Amino acid sequence: MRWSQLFSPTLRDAPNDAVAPSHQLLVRGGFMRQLHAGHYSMLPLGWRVHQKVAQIVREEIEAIGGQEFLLPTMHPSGIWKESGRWDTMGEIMFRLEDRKGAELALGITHEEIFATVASELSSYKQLPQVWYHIQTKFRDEARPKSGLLRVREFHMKDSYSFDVDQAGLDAAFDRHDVAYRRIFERIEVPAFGVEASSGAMGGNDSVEFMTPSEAGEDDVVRCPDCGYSANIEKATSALPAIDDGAATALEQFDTPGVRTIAALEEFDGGAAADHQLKTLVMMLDGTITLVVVRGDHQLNTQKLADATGAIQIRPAEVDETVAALGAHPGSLGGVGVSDHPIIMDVALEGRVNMTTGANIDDKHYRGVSVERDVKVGQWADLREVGAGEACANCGAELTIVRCIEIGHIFKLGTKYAETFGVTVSTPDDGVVPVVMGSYGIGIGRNMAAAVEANHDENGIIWPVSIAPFQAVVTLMRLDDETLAAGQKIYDELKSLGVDALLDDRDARAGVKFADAELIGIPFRVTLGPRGLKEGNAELTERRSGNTEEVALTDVAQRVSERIADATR
RNA sequence: CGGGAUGUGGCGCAGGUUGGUAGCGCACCUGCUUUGGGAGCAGGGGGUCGUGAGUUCAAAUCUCACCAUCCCGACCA
Repeated sequence: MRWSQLFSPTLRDAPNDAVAPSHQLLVRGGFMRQLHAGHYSMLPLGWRVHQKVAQIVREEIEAIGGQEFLLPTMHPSGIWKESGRWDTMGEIMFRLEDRKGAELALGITHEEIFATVASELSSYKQLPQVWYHIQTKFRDEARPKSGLLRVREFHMKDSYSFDVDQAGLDAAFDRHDVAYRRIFERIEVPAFGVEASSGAMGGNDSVEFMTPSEAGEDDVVRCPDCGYSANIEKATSALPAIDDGAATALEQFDTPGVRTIAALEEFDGGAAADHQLKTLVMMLDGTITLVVVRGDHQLNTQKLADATGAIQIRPAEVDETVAALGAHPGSLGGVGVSDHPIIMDVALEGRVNMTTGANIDDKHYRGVSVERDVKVGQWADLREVGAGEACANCGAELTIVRCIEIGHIFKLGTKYAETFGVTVSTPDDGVVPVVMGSYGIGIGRNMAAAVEANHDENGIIWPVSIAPFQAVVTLMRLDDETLAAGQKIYDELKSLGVDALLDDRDARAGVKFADAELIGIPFRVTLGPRGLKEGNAELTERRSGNTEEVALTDVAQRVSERIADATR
C-alpha cells in the first residue's frame, strides 16, 4: 500500500469530546470516526486492526475445536419470549416492527439462536461441540462512552459449547479459559480472570477477564498475597468481629433532627455506624422491599439483583417510602415490619444492641437484636467490599483496581437446552438435555484495550500482531533513486510476508515521522540521501525509538526477523 | 433516568454581556522558496453559526422549545 493513496485522515488535535486515550488516539490516527453516540465508522486503518484482532480470536477458538458459523443479527420476538428474555432483557434490546407488524429484535447475544440450531443435535456421539461466530451485536446502552470501549453496535466473538454432562462443560470452559488467555497474550493486553456475577445470562459460574485501566468501568477486588480477585459485584472480605455485649431490651428514643448515619453517631445516646442498621427502601420489580446493611457498609445493587433475581431495581421514591412505612428516610427501620419483605446482609447475623430507625420521624430504636426484633425474609451477601479490608482467604489487605472487562465466559447449564429442546440420546438409551456454556469477547473493545495498554505521548504503539501495518518504508525524498530503493525494499518486504506500507507522500520528514508514530507502526525503515550514499537504511522500532543502520540489501530480511521475534 | 457542560468550515477555538458585512490557527487548493522531526511567503476555496419558533428594521449574539454530543452518577454480560 502506498500511503499517498491511503485514506488515513490524521488529526493534530484530538476532538474535544474524546477523553479516554484509546478514543483520542483512534480518532486522531484516522482509524475511526463517530457516526453518532455509540456507533463508529471503521476507516481502513481501523478495520485492518479490527480484522487482525478477529483473526487471532478465530485462530485460538479454532484451536480448541471451534467451528465458525454466521447467525442472523435480526431475530423474531418469539424466540426471545420462549427463553423469557424478551421481558427480562428490558431496555438493552433494540426492538422494531416489520411491515406486517411482527416484533423483531436486534441481537444482543445469541444463546437462543444457537440453541435453535443445536436442537438438531441428537446423539451423545456428536458431542462435544464448540460453535462460534463473529457477529454484530446491538445493545441500547444507557450511556455509550469512551470511544470503542462502550458502544451500542459492535462485533463480538461469541462461542457456545454443547456437552453431554457437567464434566464436559467444565472441560469446555477450561479450554476457553486457556484460549482467552492466549488471545490476550497475542494482542498484548495484560489480563487476569476474576470471579463475576453472571447477571442476566443465567447460569452459575462465570469468569470475567479484566485488564487494569483507568478508562474502564469495572472495579475489581484483588488480594496481593493469595491472588484472590473478584468483581466488586461479587467480591467478599473478612470483617473483624464486633463485641456487642449481652442483648438488652428494645427501647425507643427521641432523635430530633437526626436524618443520617453520621448524625446518629454524633447524637448523644446514638451509636457508632457499625452498631447501626442502615435500612434502604428499594423497589424490586414493583415490590417495596427493605434492604438492610450495617450502618458503615454500602449496598451493591448487583449483589441485590443476584440474591433476589429482581430485574428492575431502584430506590423507592420518598412518597412511596412514607406510604409504606409511615416515616421519612432517616428514621426508617425493619423492627416490627411484617407487610414488606426484608433482606438483610449476612454481616448482621447474630448482632445485638443495634440502633435503627423506628419508622416514626425523629425516633429510633436501640437495643435491637437483629434476629429477635426484625422479621428477616432473606439473608444475603449485599455489602460492597472496600479497599483495605481483609482478604477472606488469607487476611491480607485487599486493593481495588479499575479495569476494562475484555471477556466473559459462562457456564450456562441446561436452561437453554431445556427451553429449546436441545437433547441427545445417551449410551444407556436415555435422553438428556445438553449442557451449555457461552463465551464472549468483544473485538472492538479489545482493540481499544490494546491501545490503552500500548501508547505513549506520540501515539499508539501497536503490538506487531495487530498493527495495521507491520512496517513502513519512509522516503525522505521523492527523487527517482530514493523511490526506486524504497520500492525495492517494499517489494522485498511483501515477498517475505511483511505487511508493509510505503510512505511516498510529498510531505516533510517531521510530518511523516509523526504520523508513523501516531498510527503506531511497529517498525520504520527510513531511506534518505545520507544513508543511501552509504548504501544503508535506518530501522527504527516504534516502542523503544531505537534505530539501527542496516545495509539496503539486508534491511527487508532484518525487518522480517524482528517481526518474527516480536510475534513468537 | 438524575446532575453538569458544550454545540460557530474536516479538527481546535474566538466572537455573544453591548444585536449591525462570520473571524483565527491547523488542514485543503495554486505559485515560488524550502526540505532528516508537524516549513516560509503570496494568493485562493470551503460555514443552513445544532434545529424550529419568537422579539426586532436587523439575530451566531436576546427569548422559548426541541435535538444532539460529552463528562459524573444511576443502569448495563
